[in-house]
Amino acid sequence: MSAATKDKLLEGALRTLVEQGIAKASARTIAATAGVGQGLIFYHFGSVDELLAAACRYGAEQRVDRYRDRLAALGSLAELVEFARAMHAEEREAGHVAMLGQLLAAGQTSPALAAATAAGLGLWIEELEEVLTRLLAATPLDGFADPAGLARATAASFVGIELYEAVDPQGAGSAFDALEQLAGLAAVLEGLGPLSQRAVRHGLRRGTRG
Amino acid sequence: MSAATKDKLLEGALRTLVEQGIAKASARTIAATAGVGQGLIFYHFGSVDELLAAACRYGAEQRVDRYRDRLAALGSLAELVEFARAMHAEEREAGHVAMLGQLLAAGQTSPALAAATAAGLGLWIEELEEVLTRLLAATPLDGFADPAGLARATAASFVGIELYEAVDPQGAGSAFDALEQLAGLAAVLEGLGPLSQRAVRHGLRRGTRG
DNA sequence: CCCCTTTTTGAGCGATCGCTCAATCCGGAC
DNA sequence: GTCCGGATTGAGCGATCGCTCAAAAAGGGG
Repeated sequence: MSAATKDKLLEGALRTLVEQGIAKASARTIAATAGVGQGLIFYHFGSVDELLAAACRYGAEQRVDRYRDRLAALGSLAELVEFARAMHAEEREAGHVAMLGQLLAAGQTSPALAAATAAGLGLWIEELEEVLTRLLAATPLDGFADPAGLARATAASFVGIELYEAVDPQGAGSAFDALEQLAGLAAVLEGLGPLSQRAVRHGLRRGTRG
Repeated sequence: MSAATKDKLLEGALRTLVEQGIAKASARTIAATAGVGQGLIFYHFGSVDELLAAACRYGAEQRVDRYRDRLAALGSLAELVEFARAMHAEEREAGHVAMLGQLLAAGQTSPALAAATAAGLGLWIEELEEVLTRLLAATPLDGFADPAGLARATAASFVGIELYEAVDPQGAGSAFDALEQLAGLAAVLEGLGPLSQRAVRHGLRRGTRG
């Protein structure tokens, strides 16, 4: 029964975090949500923090798995923008990124939680970064921008803004706006073709003075 | 003595948040840090949450004020990138953005805190957005990218990544990488000059298929 | 000096927290 | 059926939480 009980606790912890927030994610609440005695949390996970950290990892993998196939199938930045809109909507509904935002705070006082939160956010970034790097490599960015650097910055931007929007839905910008600008840029550079190569080198020689 | 005591409490709350984290920001701890009795928190602010929210606003204004003059004096995107590096380093040391990251979580269960956190983050974004819009307006971006949209997305990216890095200092990217890419792009477009106008329109007609 | 208001204190209330532990349950080996 | 060891339960401990409140202190006008 051990494995099944662990799963019950993970599901219960995840549901509690997403639906009621970390402030209500006490041993008693989680155990009640999972439908087991609270003592089991300490028997199986040692502490509430450890359970929350495990639930964080469990949840992040679960969410990213939902998208892995779709991400791999993307063939252009334009498709990525479209996909990002859908993912944004789905995640807002699922509330998982908001949950990570909450754990972000709690992690400041719990090493285990901090590590798990960073790992959870890292999963998202890695996945997006991989796709972005692949797609950017196919566009003529070379010469003025490093595709890998641009991909990393964009992926981190996306996750960062998702975090921000978890607090303020009416916030200053939306994550896929950044992706959209990137896609627009890519389209332009593709249109420029070989011209861009010379112009880029010219521009770079002039430095970044303006 | 009322005003002076309120200031003591605000400073004490801010110091407690930055140095010890929100988990330790209890009425007793804050009062001890401020050097007053804990009852004063409820006498002057009504509740701990209200005090924390006020301290959040107070801290955000204090930090942004530090940069306002320097931001207004910026004349190019390249200078902005340089400035962003400095601000990034200063803020990491001050720990204020990290503090906002912590409040982000607590805000999920306290409307007052949520509003104050959003307002605090909003201050940063507004300030950066204003400067970016001004600087981008001076570059030949027109035709393929909306300067205001690009500014908003970039400002939000910056703050979002700062938040993310508050959790994971070894994280996936740094905030000013995004700004640097933007500055590089601006330099290129400036170098292209009038050429870019035609090429851009050509690129846009082709859509975002690649 | 007294008197009244505003400000300040800290003990204490009820609630909740993470966690322990003695007791109980239960499935499988014999 | 007997027994045993892992799995499970929930009462309870000590600590901390936000907050209240009676009492003390401080300040200022008469």
